[in-house]
Amino acid sequence: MIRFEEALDRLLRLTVVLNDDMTRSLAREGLTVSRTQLLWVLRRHGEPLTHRQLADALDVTARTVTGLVDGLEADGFVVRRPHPTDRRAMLVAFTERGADLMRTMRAQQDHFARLLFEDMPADRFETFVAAMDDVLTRLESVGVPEPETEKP
Amino acid sequence: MIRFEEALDRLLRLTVVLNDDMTRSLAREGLTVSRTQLLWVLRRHGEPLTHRQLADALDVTARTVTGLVDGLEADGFVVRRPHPTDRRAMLVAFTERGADLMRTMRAQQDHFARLLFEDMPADRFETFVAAMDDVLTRLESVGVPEPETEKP
DNA sequence: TATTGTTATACTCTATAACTATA
DNA sequence: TATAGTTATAGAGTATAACAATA
Repeated sequence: MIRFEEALDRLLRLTVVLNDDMTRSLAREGLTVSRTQLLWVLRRHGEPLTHRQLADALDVTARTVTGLVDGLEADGFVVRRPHPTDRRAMLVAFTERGADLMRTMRAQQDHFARLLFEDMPADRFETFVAAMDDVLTRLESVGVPEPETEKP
Repeated sequence: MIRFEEALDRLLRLTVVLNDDMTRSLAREGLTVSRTQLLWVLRRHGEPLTHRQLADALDVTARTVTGLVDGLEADGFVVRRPHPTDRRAMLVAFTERGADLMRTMRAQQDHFARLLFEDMPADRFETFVAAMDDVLTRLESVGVPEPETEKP
């Protein structure tokens, strides 16, 4: 009988490995995790978005969004433009390069997912996914808040 | 049939949720994730350790270790003392408070693990753990380096 | 000459607070 | 008065590089 602490240990180890790998992969494209999360929000919610909408979706302050957009704009992934009706607000949208990057990342993620799971027996795979859902549900019911799903 | 990308999505979501929760929990004790990882290394490898050993285990530079130990020492979790034979080196060891913290954290983790898994059917739990091992193995065989297991 | 740890410097991410422009 | 976004400031974590002391 495998004990619960060992399962948690594996889960945390998986967390660390995946996070480190993501950080390294993104660094090769000149990106950070935080900046990439902003790009994902932009894709998920549909562009353009204001700084305020980005700050709410990312659960960070307006100041942080300013910094992230500064970096992404300097690297040519997004552009700022004035809001057509609210002259206080800024809209953020993809550049061509940013849109290309999103397509590339999507393809890479699909490839990575196949790499991880395609050799797993089908019944094990199904149970694994169901168990992850169990854990996510359990976490929520225990009061661990789930973020707004700003993932690939 | 659940598709691979959805499985990866769940895995990454789990990663984010667990990481955010850990960050919040540690913040309540006045700790950060990085400083806590140093404490885990100290427990795992056995104290005392030199800065160099800590840097290698954490895969960060010596400069970073200096900063982390500065913070942990200021908060009273560890102490620095001279190496008995190598007068260039510093040894880092737990204080009483640091050792207490480690014991408390271990208990909290056991409790958290039970909370997550104790209601899961036994066969699903076993399959889940086996599948995580599969994924970890797969990651390694694909060239994603696993860190030195500096986990709780 | 090589290693240990520090100081110096810089960049990213994050926060709070003060401020400007606009609603 | 309230909101959107900026600047100012600060702290954590990270890196590289220069340096001192010691091996």
